[in-house]
Order: sequence, then structure tokens, then C-alpha cells
Amino acid sequence: MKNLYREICFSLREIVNKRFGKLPILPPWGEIPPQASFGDFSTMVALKIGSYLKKGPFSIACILKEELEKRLKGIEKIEIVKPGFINLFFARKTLLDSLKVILKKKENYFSFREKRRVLIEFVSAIPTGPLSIAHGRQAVVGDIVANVLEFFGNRVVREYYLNDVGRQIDLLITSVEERMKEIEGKAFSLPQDGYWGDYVKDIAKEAIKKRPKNLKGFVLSYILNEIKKDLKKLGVRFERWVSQKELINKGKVEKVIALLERKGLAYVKDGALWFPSTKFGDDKDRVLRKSDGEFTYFASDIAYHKDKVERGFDKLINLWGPDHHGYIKRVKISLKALGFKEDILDILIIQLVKIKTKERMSRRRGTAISLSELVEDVGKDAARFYYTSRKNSSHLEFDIDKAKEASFENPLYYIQYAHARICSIFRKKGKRKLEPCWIDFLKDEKELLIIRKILQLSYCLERVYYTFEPVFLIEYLKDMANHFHKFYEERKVLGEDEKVTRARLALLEGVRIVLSCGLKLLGIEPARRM
RNA sequence: GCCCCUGUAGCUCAACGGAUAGAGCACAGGCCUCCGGAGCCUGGCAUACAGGUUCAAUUCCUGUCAGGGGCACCA
Repeated sequence: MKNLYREICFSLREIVNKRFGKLPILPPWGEIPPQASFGDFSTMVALKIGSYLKKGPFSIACILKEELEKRLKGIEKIEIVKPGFINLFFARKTLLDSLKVILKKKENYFSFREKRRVLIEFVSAIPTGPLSIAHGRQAVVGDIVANVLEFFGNRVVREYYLNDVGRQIDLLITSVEERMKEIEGKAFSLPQDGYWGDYVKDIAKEAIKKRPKNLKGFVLSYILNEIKKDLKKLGVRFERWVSQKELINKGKVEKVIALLERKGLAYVKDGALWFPSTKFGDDKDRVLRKSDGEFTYFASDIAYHKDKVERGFDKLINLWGPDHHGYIKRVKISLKALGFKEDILDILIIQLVKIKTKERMSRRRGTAISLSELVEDVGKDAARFYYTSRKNSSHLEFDIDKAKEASFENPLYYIQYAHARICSIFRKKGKRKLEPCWIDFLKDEKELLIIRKILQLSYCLERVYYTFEPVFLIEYLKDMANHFHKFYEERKVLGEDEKVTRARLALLEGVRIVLSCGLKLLGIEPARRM
């Protein structure tokens, strides 16, 4: 028996393509209805097809209903409502059978075998200082998106683009040099637009101790090391680190510029080399090589993205901060100009993070709180959870005090508590060994509702997969935990009739599997005890 | 000036163009002979404003107002 939700969406798409041709209808082909009386799955594709084809949605719904009834097994009834909603009701036996499969296959029931190669590039913060709390959000969201992609069978590479050349880096080095003079009691002067943070002093102290021959290399590796430590604290790892400097040294930037020149996509003005991006819809043309002979960041980025595509990925995903929004068009245009498919690249903008706390400022100084301070303060799991608790495009207010609250009204603990409660009952269950056939004794509506909720993880993951919004997983887990706690108050598990006990234990195991699966995808360890 | 994001309940946020606009917090009251009370139950006329598109708009479009961010031969 296959994954029910996936089968429905798949059939629906096939039927629509067959009967109405390819229509520009986007992936959410249906939804979990807002009310239980509308069934287990509801689709309004008939309404959408109706508006494209200028036909009455009801007759379209009738055609879809008929086809769905032919193809799908395990559906009790399909009804059409008002303008053209199609509601599907799962049969009781289908629910029970699905749960049996889940007990057998565990979380693999929800996984999938896509075979794409996906490159996800995120954080990529310039290595001139420690990571900020906004980088933390990008790191967590990127990591979870990557987890879900992997869970669906994709081969994923997590990559960090290291912007290790240019003016900002030079400024950092100068700042370190001046701080070294200061520490050694010599005359010094920090550049006005240099780096003033305390960490520069720490680096200067180390540099004085170690006396490196190559100061630039030393400083960069010091900062890189700090960045890696911060990411590790958040449980985020990268498979690849790509250096802009190396890209330039290997001649990849020169090559791509030469290619653009050959294609007539570069011209000289005021001693600089320009890319005529206005031809492709940009507001103004962009500089590739400055009049001083240096390549711009944009030039390297074209080379970098070309390199990504040529490494054989089917999909590129970039996570950027909102300060890069104006840059999206440029990069996409450059890919198009080079003859690549435009939709190979998805760019997600991850909005900023505001910190809310009683002690608003960093302990160290009057500066804003750093990522490492935040993670040390609230812990890895809470940090990951709260970073994911809003849609990517929403401003996120990170309430440190609430995240730390381990006792009251903290949704992370609410979910963890549900998992721990189930583990606890399994410690008390005696010698019983779970058998999937016990499930056949589940009968009352409350029990079936829990199975429905368990199955909905499929739908939820599908959504995260297509939208790159991990927040849906958080919402699902809260909802699942809530239904579990309710059920647990209303129905006794142990000490009932033995058949009922067994059936309910099997049911709870299903809940445990989905909670555990969801938490793991979030990078949070499910708690067995609290 | 141009671009992006945001404006929903006292607060923080949902609603994937659709079916009665939902949660949590806070506040008030109830529930332990019982598997973990870190729980459950009860209490809600809120879409900034004005137009428009649609069978259907919190969602899309236009304008106004308010908040945040961004505008380089920086990265």
C-alpha cells in the first residue's frame, strides 16, 4: 500500500493532464479541509480549471470525480460541493491499513524517491566577523530544507560561498594590523569604515602570539574557524566551502567574462567593463570589471553560478538575506544570458530577525547580540525551533525569554512532552510486543482522528518540499501533539480491555513515529524523557 | 525618488485565490481514586483605509496611510 496523499495528488495530476491538457496549476492540488465534515482531502482544481477554460466548474468536478473513483482504492466516498469542491473521504479500513504500514516501515512510509541532484547554497556570510542572528535563521532554514530534500530522496549538497577577497577583507586586515600596533603600544589609527568589534582585538592578540608569515591567510582562517564553530553549535554542517579567491585564481572568472565578450554581452565604458543587463529587463547595466582592473563581486558570482550548473545539478537553491533582493534579477539574468534554463535557480529571501528580551543587549558590550551568544543562551533545539516558527518572508521576532522557558506554554516543549509521554507509557506496557494486527481493534472516532492526523504528515512534508517553508512542519507537529494530548486525557490506554490496550498502544506508536520523524527533520532530538 | 517586505484579536502570529478568518500568549473559570497536570475543557462580531478584477479577495491589481529593509566601478 502506497502513501495515500501522494497517490491522490499524482492521480489528480494525471487525470487533469489527460482530460484537460497541461494547465498552469501549481503544486498544492488540494488541501486538508478546514472542517472534518469536508472529508480527509479536498481539492478545488475543478474551480481552477473552470476559470482557465471558462467552463462551469461543477461539470468539470463530475468528470474528475468519475475518474478518481475509477483509479483510487480505499476511498469511501467522493462528494462534490457547491461551486465545485471535490471532497474525498478515506475508508476506515484504509486508515487502519495505512497505520499498519507505518508501523512496519516507520518514517520511510513518508519518504520518497526523487532522484534530483540539488545544490543548496546558504549563509555565505562574508568572513569579516562572527555570524549574526539573521545568519542563524538562514542556516537553520537552509539546513531543514536540505533535510527534507534528502528525505525525499534527492542528492543534496550544502554549500557555503566564501567571499574571501575584496575591499571588505582588506579593511578587516588593516583593522587587525592597527589593533596589533595598539596592543604593542605603537601609534595606530583604525580606518573610519574599518571593523571596530572586539573580536578584532582577539584576532590581533592571537596574531601577535603566533606571528604568522601570511597575516591575511591567518585572519581568514581564524574567522572561518569561528564561523564553523557557530554553525556546529546550531547543528548545521556544510559539505562544501567554495572560495571566491580560488574561483578567480583558477581563471574561472576571466573565462566567463571572455565568454560574455564573445557573445557580445560586455562593453567598455569609462574604463570599466559592463554587462548590458538592461537588454534582459534590468534597471541599469552592471559593472563586471572595475576601471582599476578588479572584477566585481557580480562577475565572480556569474562564474560561480555557471560553475554550479556545470557541476551537474538539476536544481540550485540560494538562501539570501533581504539586503540582496535587488540582486536576484541580476543573477537570474546572467544565467539566462549564458543560455541556461532560468528556472534552474530558486532564490529564497529569508527575512531579518529581531531579538526580544529583557536584557536586550549583549553581555559583552553595547553591541547587538551575536549568534553564538543566542545559541548558548537558549540551546540548539530551541534556537532551531524558533528560527523556523515563521514563514521565510516574515519578519521574525525571536523572544529569547519564551524560548528558554522550559516549563510553561512553550510549543517546543509541548511537542517534546507528547513524545516523552508516549515513550513513558511504552516503558510501562509490560511484556507486550507491538504487532501491526492489533490496529484492527481501533474503532471509535477519536482513534480514527488520530490516524488521520498521523497520515497528514505526508501532506505537510509535500508542502514543505514545494514551498521551502519549514514552518509548516512546526505547525503540523503542534497540531499532532495537541490531538495526542487531547486523546490521552479522554481515553485510557493501559488497564482497559486487553484488545483495546493493544490497539491504542499501536496507535500511540504511530504518533511517536511522526513526532520523531518531524523533529528529526527539524534537527531536533526527540526527547524520551524530560 | 526607486525597489522589496510587513500591516489580521490587548500581544506574537495562521489562513497554500475558495467553504463558518484560526492558534498560542495574556486574562477569567473548571478538571487529578486514573498511563507524566510541562496536560485537558469552557470563554473571541480582528482583516489599516479607499477603489478595482473574480462565481469567490485577508490573499491578486491601483492609490493613500504607517513600520522595517535596500538603493554603489561595496560585498
